[in-house]
Amino acid sequence: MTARDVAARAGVSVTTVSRVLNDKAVDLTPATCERVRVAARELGYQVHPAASALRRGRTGTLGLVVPDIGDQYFHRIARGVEDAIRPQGFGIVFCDTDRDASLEDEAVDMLLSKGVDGIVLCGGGLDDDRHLRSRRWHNTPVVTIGPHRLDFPAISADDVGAVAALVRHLHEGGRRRILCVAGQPTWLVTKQRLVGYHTAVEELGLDDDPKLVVHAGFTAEAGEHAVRQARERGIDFDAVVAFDDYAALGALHALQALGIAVPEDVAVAGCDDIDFARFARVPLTSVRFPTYEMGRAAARLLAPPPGEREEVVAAFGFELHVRESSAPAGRRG
Amino acid sequence: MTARDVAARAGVSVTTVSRVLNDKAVDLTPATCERVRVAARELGYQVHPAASALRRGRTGTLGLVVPDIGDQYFHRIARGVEDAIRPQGFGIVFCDTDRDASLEDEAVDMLLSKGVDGIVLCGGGLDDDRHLRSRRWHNTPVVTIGPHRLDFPAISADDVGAVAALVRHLHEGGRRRILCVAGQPTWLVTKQRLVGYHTAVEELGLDDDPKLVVHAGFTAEAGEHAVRQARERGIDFDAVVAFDDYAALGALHALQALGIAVPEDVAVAGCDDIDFARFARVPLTSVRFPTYEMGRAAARLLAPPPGEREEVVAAFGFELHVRESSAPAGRRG
DNA sequence: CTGAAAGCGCTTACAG
DNA sequence: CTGAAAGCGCTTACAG
Repeated sequence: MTARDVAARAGVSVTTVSRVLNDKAVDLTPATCERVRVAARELGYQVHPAASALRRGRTGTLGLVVPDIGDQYFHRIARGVEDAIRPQGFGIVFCDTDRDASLEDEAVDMLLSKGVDGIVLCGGGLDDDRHLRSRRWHNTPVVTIGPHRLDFPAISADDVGAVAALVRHLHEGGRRRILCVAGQPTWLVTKQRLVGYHTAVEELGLDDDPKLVVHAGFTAEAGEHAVRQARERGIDFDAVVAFDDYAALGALHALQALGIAVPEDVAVAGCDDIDFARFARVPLTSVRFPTYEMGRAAARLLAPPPGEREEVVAAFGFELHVRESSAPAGRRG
Repeated sequence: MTARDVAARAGVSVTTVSRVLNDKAVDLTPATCERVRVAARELGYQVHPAASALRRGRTGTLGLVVPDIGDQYFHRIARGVEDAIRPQGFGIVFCDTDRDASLEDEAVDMLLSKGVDGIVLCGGGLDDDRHLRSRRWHNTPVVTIGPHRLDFPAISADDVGAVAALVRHLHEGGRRRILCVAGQPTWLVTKQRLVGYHTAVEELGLDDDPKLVVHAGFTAEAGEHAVRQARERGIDFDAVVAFDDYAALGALHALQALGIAVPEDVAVAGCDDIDFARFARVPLTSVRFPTYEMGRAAARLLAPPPGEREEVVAAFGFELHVRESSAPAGRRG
C-alpha cells in the first residue's frame, strides 16, 4: 500500500497525495484534497516511515537515556518527556544504563543507530563523563538532565540547595552528627549533593567528621548495608541523610532492625520524594525535584511545540517534604 | 558521511562497503575488508538508519505499550524486553496509556507510524479491547502480555490462581469476610482476578456477599478511598485482598487511619509484589508474577535471538510472599 | 492548480 | 572476488 496506490485511486499524482497528506495543499482544490483523503482512508494508507524519514532527514523520535526506568526520579522524567512530545507525534526510544559507563555509551550508540532526532541524557555524570566527552554524536542534538561535564544545553536541579536544606532541617530538630549516605564517589550527583551537605554542616558548625560520609548505591540494600556498617564501625550519629529515597528506606529498615528508634534516636531523610515515602514504616522526610517538569523542559528544547517561542526554564528548585522520620530528637510525629 | 565517501577512501564500490559492514563479505579479500573497515572508522561512518530501514524493510525497533511505566509490574516487563533485545541491537519505543482506551489506540498509531518491527502490548484488556479488535495493524506482529481478547500470541500470568491463593492464605489465617478491592470492572485483569476470588471463596465456603467486592483504580488513593467507603457503608470485613499493591498500600493506610489494627483486626494482601511491599508500615503480603521473564519471553517471540530455536514459555505462574500484614487474626508478626 | 522527475542512502540480484 | 544498476517509497524544487 503506497502513495502510488492512493494516487491511482484518487486519479491524481503521488505529488498531490503527498501534499494533501502533509498539509502542504496550499492551493489545491478542496475537491482534490477530499478525493485523496477518501482514497487514503479507504485503502488504509500509511506513510512509509523509513521512506519519509530518509527524504525529510528526521525520524520523529527522541532518545531517552536513564540509569533506571524503575526509579521514580527517572520515570517521572520519562512521563514529562512523553507528554511534551506526544502532541507532535514523536516517539521515545528509551534505554537503561544501570549507571554503567559502557552501557551508557552503548545506549547512545544504539540511539544514534536508530537515527533519533535528539537525545535526553539523564543521570549520567559517571566517571567525569570521559566516555561521553570523547565520543562522536553525529550532530545529534542532546539535552542533559542533572549534573554533567558535557557541552550541551542542560536542565538542572538544585542538588546543592536541596541537601543543604535537609541538613538545616535536621539541625533544627536538634541533630548534630548527620550520617551522610551518599551515592558512589564517581557520580557527579554525589559530588554535587556532597557540596550541599558540607556547606550546611560548616555553616551550622556541625560535626564534620569524615567518617560520617559513607558511599552507597541508590538502592534499599545499599542503604541498609551503609547503616549497618557505620554502626559496626562504632560511628556515632543522630541523623541520616541519604542521597536517594530507596537508600533512605533501607537505612530506616536497618535502624529499626538494630533496635534504634526513628525519629526518637535517629532522624532519617532522603532525596527525590518517591511516592512511597508517605507509606514507609515511618513516613519519610524527603526533598522533591520537579522531575516531570524537567523532562518536559528537556523535550521542549529538542522538539519545541509549533508556534510557541517561549523561553524554556532550565534551572529548577525543590520542595522539602517534612514527615515523621525527621521529627525533633526524642519526640515522635 | 555516506557509504560513497567510505568507498572513495577505500578505493572500492559502495557495494563492497555495504557487504563488508553487513558481514556479507563471504568471499571478499581480507585486505579489502580491512581497507573498508579502516576507512569507515576514520571517517566515523554510520549507516544511515532510514535508508537502511527503507531498503531492508525493518527498523530494528520494537514498540512497547504499557498502562504506566511507573508501575513496577510494567517497568519490570520493560527491563525484560530491553535485556532480551539489547544484544540484537534493537531499540524500544515505549508508550504509556494510563489505561485509557483512546490513548492506547493512539499509542499503537504512533508505533505503527514509526515502523516498529513488532509490538509488545501490555495490560490493555480495556473495554473488551473493542478499539484494538477493530483497528488495522498493517501486518505488524504483536505479542500481548496479560488478559486480552485479541488474536495474537500471548504471554499470560496465572491471575486466577494467584488471587485464589491469596484468598486461601487469608482463610488459613482465620479470615471469613474478605473485602475485595478489585480494579475497574471494564478491565479484563479485574475479571480474571475476580474469577480467582470467587472460585476460592466458594470452594472455602466463605461469605460471598456482593458488597464485599468494590472497584477501584490501581493507585494508593483508590485503595484508601475504597476502604473508607466500605467502612462508611457499614460493610463488615476481616481481611482485604487488593488486586494491586499500590491499592493495598492505600487500604493499609486507610485502615490505620481509622484505628483498625493490621493484621490483628484486618489482614491485608495485595498483588504484584512491588519492592516496597517489605518497607510498608506493616510489611505487605503479596503475590509476585515473573514480569521480567514475561517481558523477555514476549521480546524473544518477536525478535528471536539468532541461532536459538528454543521453545518460548508463554504461561507463567506466581509466588506467594507472606509477610506481616496477613498474620493470623488477633496475632502479630 | 497539478505533475514529472530527481534524489535521499542504502542493499541486493545480477553480471562478469 | 568485485561492481554497475535498480529500486525501496517518499518529498520537494521546478516547470507549466
